[in-house]
Amino acid sequence: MPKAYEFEEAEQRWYEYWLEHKTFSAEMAEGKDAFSIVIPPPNVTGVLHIGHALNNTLQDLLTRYHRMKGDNTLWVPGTDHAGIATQNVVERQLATEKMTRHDLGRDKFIERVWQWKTDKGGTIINQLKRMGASCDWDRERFTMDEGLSKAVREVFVRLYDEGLIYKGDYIVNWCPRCHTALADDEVEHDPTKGKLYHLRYPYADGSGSVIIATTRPETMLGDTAVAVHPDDERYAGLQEIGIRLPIVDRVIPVVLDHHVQREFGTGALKVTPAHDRDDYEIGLRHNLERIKIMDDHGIMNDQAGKYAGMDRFACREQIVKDLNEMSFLDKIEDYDHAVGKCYRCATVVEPTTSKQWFVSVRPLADKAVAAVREERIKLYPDTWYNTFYSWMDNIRDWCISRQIWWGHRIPAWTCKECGKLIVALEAPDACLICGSSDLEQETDVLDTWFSSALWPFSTLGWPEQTKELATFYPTSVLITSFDILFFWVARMMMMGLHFMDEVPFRDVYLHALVRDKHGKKMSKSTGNVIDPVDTIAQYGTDAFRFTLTAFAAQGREIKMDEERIDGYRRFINKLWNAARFAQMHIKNSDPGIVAAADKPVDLALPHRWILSRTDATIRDVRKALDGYDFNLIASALYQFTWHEFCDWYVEWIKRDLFSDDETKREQARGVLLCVLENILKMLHPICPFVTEEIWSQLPGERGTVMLEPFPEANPAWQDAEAEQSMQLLMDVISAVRTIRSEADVHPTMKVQASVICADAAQRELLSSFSDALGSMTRAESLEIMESGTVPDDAGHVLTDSGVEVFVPLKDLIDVEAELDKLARERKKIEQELKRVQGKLGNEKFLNNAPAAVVDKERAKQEELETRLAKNEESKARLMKLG
RNA sequence: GGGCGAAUAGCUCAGUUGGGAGAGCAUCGGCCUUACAAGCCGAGGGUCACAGGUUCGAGCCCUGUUUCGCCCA
Repeated sequence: MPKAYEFEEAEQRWYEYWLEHKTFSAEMAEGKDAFSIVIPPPNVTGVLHIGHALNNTLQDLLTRYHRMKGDNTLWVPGTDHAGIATQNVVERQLATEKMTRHDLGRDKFIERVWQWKTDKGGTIINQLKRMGASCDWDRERFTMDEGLSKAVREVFVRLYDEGLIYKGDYIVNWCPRCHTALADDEVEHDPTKGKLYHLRYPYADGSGSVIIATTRPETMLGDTAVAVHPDDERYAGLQEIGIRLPIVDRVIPVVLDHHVQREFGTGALKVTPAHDRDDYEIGLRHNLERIKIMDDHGIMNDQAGKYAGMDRFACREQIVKDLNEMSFLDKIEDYDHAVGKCYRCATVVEPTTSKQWFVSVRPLADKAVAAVREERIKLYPDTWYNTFYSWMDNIRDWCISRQIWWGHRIPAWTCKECGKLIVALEAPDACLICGSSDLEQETDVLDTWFSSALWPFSTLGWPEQTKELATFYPTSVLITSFDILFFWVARMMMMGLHFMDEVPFRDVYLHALVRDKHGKKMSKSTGNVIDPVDTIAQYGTDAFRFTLTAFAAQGREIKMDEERIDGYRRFINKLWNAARFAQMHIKNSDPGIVAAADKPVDLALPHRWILSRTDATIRDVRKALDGYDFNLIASALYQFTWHEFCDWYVEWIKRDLFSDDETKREQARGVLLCVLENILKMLHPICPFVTEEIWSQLPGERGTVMLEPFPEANPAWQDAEAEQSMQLLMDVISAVRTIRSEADVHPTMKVQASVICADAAQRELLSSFSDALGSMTRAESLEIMESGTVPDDAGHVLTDSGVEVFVPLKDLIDVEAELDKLARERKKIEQELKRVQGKLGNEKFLNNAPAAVVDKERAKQEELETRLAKNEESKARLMKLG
């Protein structure tokens, strides 16, 4: 094996190996538990960012774990056609040729998008492969595929027939740049420093005026009423008079509406039903006229009179100026408020009325809420339940039509003869009513989320009743980012429950956004973006995946620090070298010695100890995996591999590996290999490449570690006695090392160590391991005493195990420093002792606390008293020296 | 304005029925000791945000306050 792990070559080689051997393919075997995940489909225009990297690492980790557990495992990959985003990309491409999509026409443009998809649409899929994703690539799907498109039409037609889809003239969020309607949750509300304009609206009879505050003064051109609260006495009687709208010079009514907040401004509200969501509702209640004052590009139209042709923001400035000149402007205040912006292009959204298609979500949402309440779907972390319910309770109908070309065109046709609307799976030949063949299809396409809402079953072949659907639906778990809980997760629940009559997934794990190390959102403009592709090139995929896993604690933000990635790269290097060491010693080994680990009672103490620790680690790792505690998986493996296996076990057994005693050699080789194998198997789901590479270098005929069974807890390895015994030995070793280090004894210098130990069994243990203790501490002798006095010039430690260790050091002791240390220690002991004595002197504690706790406190008191006495002894010794 | 969450070592974070405060990194000291200097050994470092309360006992439960983050209006 090379001295260092060269990840670049190995990663490529192993991915090719997996693909070639079809190791990612679901088997569809009978009688096995099914485990399935559908990927949150990235935009086909996407490039891998760190959020994708996290998301897919976690999915791959679970997928590989369940595959190793022997489950019938499927991870379905694919991409999303991303209507607006993709159309934008191709339009930009056209712009470089000085063309617009209108120059091409709809059909040619769509062809062009498909061409783009073929040429460039595979980028993110290839990047997922570099991440090591073990998706079943033969089942890759795209939301615009024929099969998925069929599912979309089927769902649309059925919902329409059930009366759950309707078309209507309603107020929607309109993006004047993307030129399309947006769903409520596609609008982001940014806190923005704006102005609050106080306008003076004169009474129609000239007897007075009312001040009205607004952030969008240009909408006054479309005002068709002023609203006040019915109980607001300030405006009693105004209803009979009416308002004369400035500039427009139109008399508009005053209406009484409970919606009006009396406390805001003057309590009088201008009502623009065609350009404000709340005003729209007021307009409905009072049957008000709706006047649209701008067009689809945000340009003022003929209804705006002399402002026609101006951009809405230019119009705002002009109108404020004009109102001021005409004395209709009372004042302007600075005002911080939330402005709705398009989540794709950040253009300020204009609420406006237009003919759109909607889904009545209430009945669907109720099913989703019930499924979550009944725990047929569980959310991790559980802090999301409240947010989920409150959003679902306030959910509004979902606007699903988009005025763009790229997407699933709405399967509805209008008869130009008789006006009949026909919704059908396929284009009808003739009108069902009048028989005319002059039919025109809707030009709108569906919201991209409409098709992705079907993803868990459409990717498995629905509406056909496929074997895949029967085997893998409902899927086991959905792993996604919390910010699309409502965009996507909730809608999958609705559609899955409605059309499959079954939840789309049993668990939902919502992970955090990855931020920079200071907790800021990564963005290109801030320049704090970590590019996964660069990261992989620099540190290797495994180190990157391990870092992401270690950071994925439930309910925590992820603050990514590049230094951590480097730290885990070192961890992988450490594992590599441990494996290299093992391989040097066991390449010629008899496979039979591996079986030694099956009969741990016959093994020497360090072997029994490491097997017991291995068993504990297996249990910890499995528990963490099953509970989605990803960070705990990583830390358990890190801690065990480095600090128990490498630091203690491997160091300890070196002497056995070099020993003349064949039994010792074989035990050491066998257990070393056995534990290393377990580490590799447990680590494989996080670090697939390096574990394969090492696995293939180990002795014996080896296939791929990814298809090895995942380690299972082994009660025969549990050995509390061995753990306790090893703890004593390790304590003594650490004590001697501490003494040496504090006295600056050069590592090559031999010392004489002594242990004072009252317990006979412990003394026996220590003496039987005196050789090992000597070599681990570089002590040329180890004296074990039942009792004794510590010499004045000795470095001294009282271990946690209760035994005393000392090393005579002549003039090497730094008296001052040691006294300092003793004083600090004494302070701590006294504090703790005071607390314990307080407890034990409290009758209520003695009466109420469990006996075990009381005993524990008593033992603690005894121990602390001993420590205090030893501390004083040490001090007295040092004083003599000083 | 409403809701949710966070506050623990210099930094990033664990701490899962309330019972002796932990890890990684960073810092300091010493080492090329036959896998690894990408390493080894050792050490220092905490008023668990603040103030109350419940309890024999609170980092953990309750109330309030402060600061920060997110979502919604």
